[in-house]
Formats: sequence, structure tokens, C-alpha cells
Amino acid sequence: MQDSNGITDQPELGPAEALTADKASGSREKGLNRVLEILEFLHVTQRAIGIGDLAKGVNAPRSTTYTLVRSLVDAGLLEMEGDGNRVYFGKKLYLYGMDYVRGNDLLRRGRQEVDNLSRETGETSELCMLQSGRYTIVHSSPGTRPFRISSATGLQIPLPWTASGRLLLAGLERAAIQDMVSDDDLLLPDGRRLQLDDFIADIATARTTGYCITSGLVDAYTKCLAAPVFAAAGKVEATMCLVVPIDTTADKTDELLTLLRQRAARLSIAG
Amino acid sequence: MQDSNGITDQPELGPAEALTADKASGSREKGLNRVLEILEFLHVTQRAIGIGDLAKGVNAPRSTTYTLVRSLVDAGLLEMEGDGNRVYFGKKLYLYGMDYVRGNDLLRRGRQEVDNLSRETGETSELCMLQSGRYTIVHSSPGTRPFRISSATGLQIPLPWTASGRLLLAGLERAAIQDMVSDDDLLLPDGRRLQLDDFIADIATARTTGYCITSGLVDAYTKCLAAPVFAAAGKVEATMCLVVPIDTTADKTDELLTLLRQRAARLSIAG
DNA sequence: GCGATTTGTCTCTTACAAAAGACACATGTA
DNA sequence: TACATGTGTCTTTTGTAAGAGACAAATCGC
Repeated sequence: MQDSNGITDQPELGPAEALTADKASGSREKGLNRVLEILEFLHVTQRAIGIGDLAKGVNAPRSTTYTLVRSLVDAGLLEMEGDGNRVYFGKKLYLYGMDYVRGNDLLRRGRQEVDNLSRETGETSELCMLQSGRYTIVHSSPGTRPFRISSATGLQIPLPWTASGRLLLAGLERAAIQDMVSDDDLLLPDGRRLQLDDFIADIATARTTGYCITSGLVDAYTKCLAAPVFAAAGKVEATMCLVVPIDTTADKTDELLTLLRQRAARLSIAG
Repeated sequence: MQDSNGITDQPELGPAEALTADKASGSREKGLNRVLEILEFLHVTQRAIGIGDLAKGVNAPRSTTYTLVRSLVDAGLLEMEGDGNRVYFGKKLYLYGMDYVRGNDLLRRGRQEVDNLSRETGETSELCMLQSGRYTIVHSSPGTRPFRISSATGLQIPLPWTASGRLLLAGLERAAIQDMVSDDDLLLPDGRRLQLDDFIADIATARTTGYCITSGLVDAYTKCLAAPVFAAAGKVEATMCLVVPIDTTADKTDELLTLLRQRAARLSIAG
């Protein structure tokens, strides 16, 4: 077990760096890996897809894909859509997901707090976590504004684009941060490029102030207020955040921030 | 952590001739199948478990189990618990589960209706579906009674024990029904044994009346009212049900049943 | 303290699953 | 009618992943 200090991952630089671009065209793949790719592919696709297309999408042989999909459908992890040649996630995954929620106090209470917060403030509120090194919106509640402020549950966004990202990485070694952030991640949606050092400085700042606000990073019309949720130790396990119009007054922002920090703190204790 | 339900038997009988009956003997198993067993095992266990125990639980070689678990943890389908030698479901499964909900109107609206219904009536309400041939409580909302009426999301119960079961099988061939119902399923919790023919007759009745009520089947103190939710065709896709004390008056029962059927019908259309 | 047990990693072998490819049957479209 | 394109199911081949086992290190039980 060597998870604690980031020794975990250097496996993938071992096998020949060849095939720079997209994907190892490689030879024979382990079935389980193919399955994991299939699931991930469905996750980004967000809708049912034909098995043929699925095979193309994960770059797997058609015959293999058919057998794997059949297994998964039999197991209930996937389901055939209506006519019977497209597949998507199945009930069993939903059940497993509910099991996860049940076993995870933080998530369960966090969802509740987020829902409350967005109902009380009318603003879009989110619960965010790191998911295998990626920033993930674990739960979001839409708020009551006329225009929809993006953000769907499960959405994954580069860490440097977000206020939460700065909090979630608090306390990590420089090397660890560097590992989690690709060059592409540092390129903001508006075309500006963030310097890694600046980002790391942001993280340090966010750590000491205990919150973080970013303006116009993900898009030009919103700003994001985020507050850390701590696990047992001092570790940042999640963040709660509010997404508000960028022209929200300073007073209003302060008020919301205070409320947000208070709720995030409430979530931290009692864990 | 003893064997709660006696699955752990055959402690040290020769692995060779273990072809007793139900279980396929040793031989080599496909990795994917092992994974599916692991997930299912965690689902019934309902908590984090050591990898060694997991290997025992699914009756897989230790080395294999370690490899698979590592893959799954890396993929985020499983997560290591605290100290790092126990595992349980991971965030990714939760995300996939949410994807399923998003892609499934019926489930999404059904959860809503169930929550409403139980809030309005104060009774425990559930949304039930068939999950790979098994009756499954897909969502439940507790109601306000002092004593907890069982029923947890994800729970699986033999079809003949439930009112919903009788509705869910409506329209199926006798053979299909027979396939889904084992002899054990026909043995009720109170020791009585249901005749398959009676059960099939119940199903036919339920189909024509458009609802089903069972009294004291799962336990002696409750009765269960169930109404069908139809998919596009006339197919029963799910049921909504209310679990109420067995001594609920006929009038009250009628009233609840009317409400339940109305809500279930509302869920059926617009699909 | 000192065995007995459990945990996590590693190596080696071969049984077998992943892949290739052929086939049959749909579609669509020139 | 031919001609492409997509789908689902076979069979065959062979690269490799599942499994057995050995190991060191941790953990438990007295």
C-alpha cells in the first residue's frame, strides 16, 4: 500500500510511449478494461447507443463488444433500450449508486444541504468532490433564475477552471497537484492561459482564507463561491458552492458567502 | 463477521469434487464475472469489507481478487475505506446511477410521486420494478408512523410475497412466471406454502382489477396496496404501493387505494 | 516473547477468453 | 437489380489473464 504519498501512479509511462496521440491501438485488451471503457463512454455520451457505435466508440472489436454487452445486460448493469439494439445504464447501477449514498454520510447530508441552500437562496448550488483526480459535480440543485446556469450532476471540469478546485487541492504537494493538472486544463475557456505557479498560489491562498471566489472562469457571466467541507482530519473532502451572476453586488456576495461557509462548516463536523 | 446467512458453507471440502449442485465448480472464471459477483456481494453485504474476506465471499482466488479490486478502485467503481484495506462502492457507481436516473423518466417521476404520496398520506410508499427477474424496491419513502415499516431501497424480495409482484407479472406466460419463481419463493415467511396455480390465478385477477392488495404476507402486521404503472404498450413497467398497518379500516383503505391508483395512472401516461 | 493468521506483492504456467473473420440477414440507395 | 452499409451470431485461433503458490511484512492471540 503506497497510496499516501503519490507513488501510486507511474505505471503508464512504463509501456512504450509510442502511439502518442489518441489511444493505444494495442493488441488484446482485458475484458474488464473494455467494460470500464464502455461504462465511461456511456457516461460521457449520456444516452443509449447502438452496440456497433459503442464498439467504435471504445475502439473495441465488434464481436467482443457484443459478448461483453450481453454479459452486462444479463447482469443488469446495462439495459437494452426499447427496440432492443441500443444500450444504456441499467437499474443495477442505480441500486449500487444508492448503496454508495447510503454508506456515505457526507454525500447524503451534502445533497440535503445543497438542496436547502439553493431553495433558500434561489441560486444554483453544488456539491463537488475529487473523483479519481478530477473535479466532479457530485450533486447540484438548479436555483430559480430564469436562465439555466450550466452544471449537471456528474459533470467533470478541469480543476483550474473552478473555485472548488482551488479548495479541493489545498494541502497537497506541488508534485501531486502537477500530476492532476494537464496543460490543457490550464487553458481557460476564454482562451487565456493560467500559469501553474499562479494556480498553486491560488490554492495556498484559498487554504488560509477558508473559501474561494472565482469570476468569469468557466464562463463570462457567472462567478462561483466555494467553501471547503472537511473530513475527519483537516483534509478537504468536498466543497459546497454557489454559482451566481457575475454582477452580483459585493454585499449580496458577502451575505451568500457567509451562509455558504456556515453550511459547509456544519457539514464538516458530525462526520 | 460470521456468515450471516450460511452461504459460507463448505469450509474445507475438496475443491475437486465440489460439483454438488447449484454452484458451477471451480475451473477458471472470466474476470468480468468475478467482478459482477464482487459487486453483488457488496450489494448484499451493505458495507465495506476486507479484500481477503471478499475473496472468500465470492469464492475467488485471493490473488485474482486483489488484481480485480485494484482495477476497480483505480477506475473509481470501488473505494478503499479509511485505513485502506476494506473496500466498498465508489463514487463512479453513484455517478453512473445518477445517469440512469436522468435517462429514465419513469424512475425520476416515480421517485417524485412516491415521495409526494408518502408525505401526503403519512404512509410508507414504494416504487417497485422487476430487476433481472427479481422484485426490487427501487425507491421508498418512509412515512410518518412511529414504528418503522421495513422496506429499504434496493431490497429484493420473492415475487409471491408481495402485491406488486402479482401486478408486475401480469400478462406473462405461465412458463415465464414459472421461471421467475423458485420453490423457495413460494414459501411464505410465516411458513405457509403458496401453490403456484393460486399465485398465477392471483396474477390474472390483479390484471383485470387493476390493483392488488395483500394482507400479512411479508409480515403479519402490514398489508400492502399496489397499483400498476404502465409503459408505452400495455406492459406493466413498475408498481407504486403503500404499506399500511393490517388493521387499517376498509374505508381508509379504499380511500388510499383510490389515491394510489390515481397517482400510478398519472405516472403511466406522458411516458 | 513466539507462533498462527492475515495482508499485500510477485512469479510462472496453461486454460481459455478476446479477437479475427466468415456468415446470414437485414436495411438503404443508386 | 446490383451494391453498399449495418447488425447479430457463429467458429477458429492464439496471446494472455486467471489462478496456484511462495513470499515478506504486518497483525493478532496468548
